[in-house]
Amino acid sequence: MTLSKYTKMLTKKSTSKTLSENISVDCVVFGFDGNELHVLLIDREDEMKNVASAYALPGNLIYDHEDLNQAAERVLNELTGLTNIYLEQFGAFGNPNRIKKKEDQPWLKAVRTNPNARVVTIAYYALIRMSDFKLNPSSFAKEATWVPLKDIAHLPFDHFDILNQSVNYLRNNTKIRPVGYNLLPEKFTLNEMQKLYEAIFNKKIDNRNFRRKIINLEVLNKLDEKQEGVAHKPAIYYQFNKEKYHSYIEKGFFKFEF
Amino acid sequence: MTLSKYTKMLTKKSTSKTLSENISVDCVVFGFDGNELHVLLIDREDEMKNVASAYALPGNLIYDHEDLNQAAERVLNELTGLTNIYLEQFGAFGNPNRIKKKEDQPWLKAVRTNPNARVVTIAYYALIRMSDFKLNPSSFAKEATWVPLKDIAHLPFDHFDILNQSVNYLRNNTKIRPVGYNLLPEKFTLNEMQKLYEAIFNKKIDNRNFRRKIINLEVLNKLDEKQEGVAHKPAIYYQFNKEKYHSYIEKGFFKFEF
DNA sequence: GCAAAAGTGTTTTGCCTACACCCATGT
DNA sequence: ACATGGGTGTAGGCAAAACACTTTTGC
Repeated sequence: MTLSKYTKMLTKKSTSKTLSENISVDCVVFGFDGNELHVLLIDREDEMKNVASAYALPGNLIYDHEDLNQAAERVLNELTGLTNIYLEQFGAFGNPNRIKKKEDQPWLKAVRTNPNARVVTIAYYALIRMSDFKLNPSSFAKEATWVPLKDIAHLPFDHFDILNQSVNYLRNNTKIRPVGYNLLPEKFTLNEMQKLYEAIFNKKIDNRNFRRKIINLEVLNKLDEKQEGVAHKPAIYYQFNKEKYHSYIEKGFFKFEF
Repeated sequence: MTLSKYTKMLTKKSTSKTLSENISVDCVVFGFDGNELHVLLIDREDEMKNVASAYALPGNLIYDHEDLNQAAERVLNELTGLTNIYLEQFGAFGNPNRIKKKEDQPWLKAVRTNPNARVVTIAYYALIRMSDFKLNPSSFAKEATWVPLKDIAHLPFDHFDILNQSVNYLRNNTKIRPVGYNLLPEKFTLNEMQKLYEAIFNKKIDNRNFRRKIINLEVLNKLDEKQEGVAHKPAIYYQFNKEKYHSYIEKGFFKFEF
């Protein structure tokens, strides 16, 4: 895809509306493959030969009329084809030099009508099932790709900062709220859930303690269904109890109360 | 103070620099008087007769060149005279209708060169000693006033939302990090600290348990100093242990770990 | 029957909670 | 000596952490 096609794509949906020059959204989309956290990045290799940070977080300017959350959803959709993603805002990044690095200029000049404008970006993160993205390989599939979190060492602009803060945010969030509703399949085993937690914290967890802890939260419903066709004792499937899940999402399950 | 004076005040420090049309900062400044949380609000009564929400959070547009944190500090300083305040970002508010309410238009028209521009605001909060503000009654003292948190029922724009989210944020933050470094005097008694926590959570706390808990965190240094001239057993003064305090600020003291 | 992953229980330790009285000072 | 707020200890329950073996299935 050429740059002009890219630019056109970004504006196609709302030709009558004007882009804000100064406000963008960036999305950190985490996926889980059963083993490892991945992040959905835009692949700009065609245009950015020999640049360490050819991959970038999906993000772009918002429209003047649109809500930030909507903008994040729209931009993510336009760049990756994803729809109906629950995005959560975790910060605003506004260093006046955040898009002034020399190496980032060619891209900006190609993509922005005013490449020198100062842009504050509102950062969002989402957790999705990687399969949701893989199973819908659109024309975007060439542009957006999953990259294992641990393999990401450079990103353009301040995207590496944003990524690191998102990981931090995700970890802190996971300590006080259940996680996985958007990341695990609808039915999943406790061990799959444990692997997710191990991936988020990058750390082995004792399976007896993990199970007890999760079960005691009463946030899962045990199903009458087992794995089939596995060459070992089949695991029982669970799913989230929506009410409990949402009440924990709101209130958290802090222990340090007074 | 007239509106034009107000407008001038807001721009006096950087006449050569241009205001962003679309990005503002708003600050929720909490103060503690030993009993109750207060919030520092701008008093617009002179200009806003008969309007329920004459008081507003201190906030304004940022300059194109300036960092968000700097902008928050500057705006707060210009509107209240406060300096050297530690501000923490807690969210961005970008509903496209957030400043479209009819009752808010007169003020916007008076204060903004482009009152119809869409503005996303980055919200900050700070905790300060109320005495720091009281003891420096500048010309601002008439404009900015402390209002007890519980007495605030309406605010213009989306400021009431912002305020509520800041309270939420403050409470959640207090559960996982020490609070008070910027809110309590340098030396303080455990009971003063307890009253602060009671104010934040709006709830009585058992003093034996509170003391044990705080002491066990090892975030305080006991001083060799007592209250003097009080008609009861003098309390021992404590101060924050900076290293421990900052390490907790970074890491938090979660109990729900794996 | 064996490989592979699922699932289960106990003990120890520390923290949270609830609760009531004595202490040091000024007047 | 009394009023005022400061300061302390203990017992019971619950959750966290550490730790190893048995179960069920496919092949």
